[in-house]
Amino acid sequence: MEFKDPKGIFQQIADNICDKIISGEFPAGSKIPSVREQAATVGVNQNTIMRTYMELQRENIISNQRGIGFFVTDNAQQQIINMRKKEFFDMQLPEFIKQVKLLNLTKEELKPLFDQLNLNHENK
Amino acid sequence: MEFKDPKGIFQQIADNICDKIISGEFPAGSKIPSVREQAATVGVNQNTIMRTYMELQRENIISNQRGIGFFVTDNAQQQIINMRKKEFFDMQLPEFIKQVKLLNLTKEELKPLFDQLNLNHENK
DNA sequence: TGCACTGTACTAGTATCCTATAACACTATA
DNA sequence: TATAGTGTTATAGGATACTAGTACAGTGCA
Repeated sequence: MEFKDPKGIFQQIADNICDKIISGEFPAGSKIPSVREQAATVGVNQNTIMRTYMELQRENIISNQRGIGFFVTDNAQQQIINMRKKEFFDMQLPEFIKQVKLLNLTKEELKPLFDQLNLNHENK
Repeated sequence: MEFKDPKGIFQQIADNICDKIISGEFPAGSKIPSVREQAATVGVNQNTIMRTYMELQRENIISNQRGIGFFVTDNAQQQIINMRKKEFFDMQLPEFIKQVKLLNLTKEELKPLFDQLNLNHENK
């Protein structure tokens, strides 16, 4: 049996930052909170934030300038969306469908889902 | 910031067993694999399986008879479905919707989802 | 009774993640 | 130049999950 390696804290923090990049809270080129500041905000050790930032840097989502700070790269948004989409279609969607089938959910129960998916943007 | 506590191996094994109970592979009253057997099958330590079984017992999904084995309880299926539904509507569904919105997915991209949800059972 | 299966319990050890703390190096600015 | 902010690195320690190995106890059956 294969096990999913659980998401560590540093990954959850990375996800949180990526959310803010996608949503526009951290635009391309902007400076994200410093290691110390982020550590204090999140309530976590500096090393943990450092690891988070290193990982995001490895994924070309942020870049750093020593002594200045970390900055959102130009293609960060697209980069994140690509990664997220891959994970969504490879993992989350199949898992979601599996759950719906196993639980034998009715259309009635899934109404909130359909409502949310249809109303919000004008999809082509 | 609050963190999700990651799912340990023993929980993933529990989920796996619950899947088999819901799907009918382990019917009510049937004996599930012994601690040693399951450990060998899954490739994991006996203690880890023991912890899994203890947890499932605590949730009234299996019961044990010392020296004989662990058995699926009569209301195990319903019990699991209730727990899963709660988690689904509280956690998974909101997370799923959040992802779809963040990624700004089109109806086209979500087609496999709708296909899967509509075709399979005659929902009232 | 003896054997083979079962659950149960315990101790030690390992690996990993995260914390606590400190020190050093770089950059901008007054 | 001095200072305050920044990234960077390192060491030691705690907590937890899982492993390895062993031993004991209950049950069913030949």
